Amino acid sequence: MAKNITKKSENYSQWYNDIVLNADLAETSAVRGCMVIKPYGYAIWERLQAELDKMFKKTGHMNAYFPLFIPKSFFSKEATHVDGFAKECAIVTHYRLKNSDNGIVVDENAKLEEELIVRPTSETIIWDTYKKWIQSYRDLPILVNQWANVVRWEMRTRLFLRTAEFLWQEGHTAHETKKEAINETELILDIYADFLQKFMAIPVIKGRKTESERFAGAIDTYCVEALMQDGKALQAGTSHFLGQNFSKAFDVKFSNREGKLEYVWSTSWGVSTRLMGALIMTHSDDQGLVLPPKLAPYQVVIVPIYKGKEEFDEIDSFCTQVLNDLQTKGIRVKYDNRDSYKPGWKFNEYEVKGVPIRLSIGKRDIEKDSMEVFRRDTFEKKNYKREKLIESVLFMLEEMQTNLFNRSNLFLQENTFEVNDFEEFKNKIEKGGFVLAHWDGTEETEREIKKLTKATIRCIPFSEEEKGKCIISGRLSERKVFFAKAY
RNA sequence: CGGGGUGUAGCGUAGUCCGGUUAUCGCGCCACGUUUGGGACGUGGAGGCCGCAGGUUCGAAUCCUGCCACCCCGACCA
Repeated sequence: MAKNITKKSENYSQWYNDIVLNADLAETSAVRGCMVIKPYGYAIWERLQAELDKMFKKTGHMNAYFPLFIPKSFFSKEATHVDGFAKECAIVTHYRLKNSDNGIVVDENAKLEEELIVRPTSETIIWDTYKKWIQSYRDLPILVNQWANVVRWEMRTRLFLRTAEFLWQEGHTAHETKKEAINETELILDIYADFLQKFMAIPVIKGRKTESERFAGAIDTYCVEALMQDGKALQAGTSHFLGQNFSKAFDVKFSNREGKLEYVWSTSWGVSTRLMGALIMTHSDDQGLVLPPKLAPYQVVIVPIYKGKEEFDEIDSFCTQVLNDLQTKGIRVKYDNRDSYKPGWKFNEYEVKGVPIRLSIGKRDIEKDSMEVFRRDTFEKKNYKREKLIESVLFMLEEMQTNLFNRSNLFLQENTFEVNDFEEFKNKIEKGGFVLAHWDGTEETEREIKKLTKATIRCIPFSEEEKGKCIISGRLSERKVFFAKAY
């Protein structure tokens, strides 16, 4: 079984690549650092998208679309923001090609007067636009999200986890007051945490980023962090309180209720195709991908087992009825009636692709009016009577969703450690997982710890203050923070 | 962007040091037949600018130079 997948214990990153390729999620493309997301992988992304989109809309957000290109001058208006992204921008300088003796070349006569930056994120173009939309407090809040692609010219890429081009959603909101903007930042963080836990079955820790890990241009960055099976942390989503940084940079003022001009308060927030990486590395095993039922493009696959055409016809009509019954209940089902592959081959195929439940139906089953039900997360096989099927499948899907969350939550708990001295800290970090420890709040200490252990501060939890001594400097610390080696 | 490694059919590879018939093998693919309850078997067949561009040589997958891509390890990042 799973003959093309490297064992997780042998080589974790090879295992990850093998899953992505064998489950048919994505592949590398002819363009350096960019991936092709294949139909099955994209179907999972669409599930993610659909659920998140619902959650955004339920909280009053609407989708819009802003341009891919950003004039270079816009980009340089917010100083910290430029610094953060300058090193990884793709730049459009010309708009025409021509034929020459060396084949097709850039037409030097078609140089753009102002270069265009391929968006690494859209704050600048959006704030330039919001300037036109906002005059009064009556125009606020603006609660906009966009689903888009962005480009960050990464040197070292990995499918889904870090690619030069990636898909994401970016929310950009404008508010009357600081309080309201902070509330929005928190609301979104809660949505992200909820989504990850309830739909993706990925437990997360919530917190604030330190200054050095903060988004370029933000006052405060909140994040949800997840723990992968190799003990490394992965930032799964971020929500930024931008204060008045962008409204000042783009001169976006509004008349407040007292008739005075004031700069707008804002937020931005996003999750990306990186979530696909989180999904894979949280649940999958040596047999392949494991999908939580709520995100599986197919929750159930039906595999017919037969000898010869006659037997097939009989089984086919039984399977089709089962298919219809399940679909009527809103279950996503695939009936694989291809004759070109044998049942064993199909079993393997759907295990690698992480389909939660497999039904196999043959002559024996029809005679007993039952079928074999296989569960991907536990590898359990059971026989169910047909009249019990729908009920059982619905129950099993629920149970799997819960089981996957509980399993990864247990892993998170078992790999989160509290330590009080640096020796123990090094020890735990070396083994992987989150380590809660006192930190004096300075950037020097943070850098020092990173240099010595490769661990970074993943987040400062929202917990109550609990004074103590920094594990490395011995200076006063207000609370323990989460450290980990990270993706 | 630094250090290391690898590019041979769709995929995985032998051959490369030490140049010399028609480039090896497995999987996959196509046709036909037998099969079908955990990755079927037989017979026949198709498929290669040996990563790309130059060079050395009577002769290059093999030697030299440059470039490109991918993988691993660092710095940077969602």
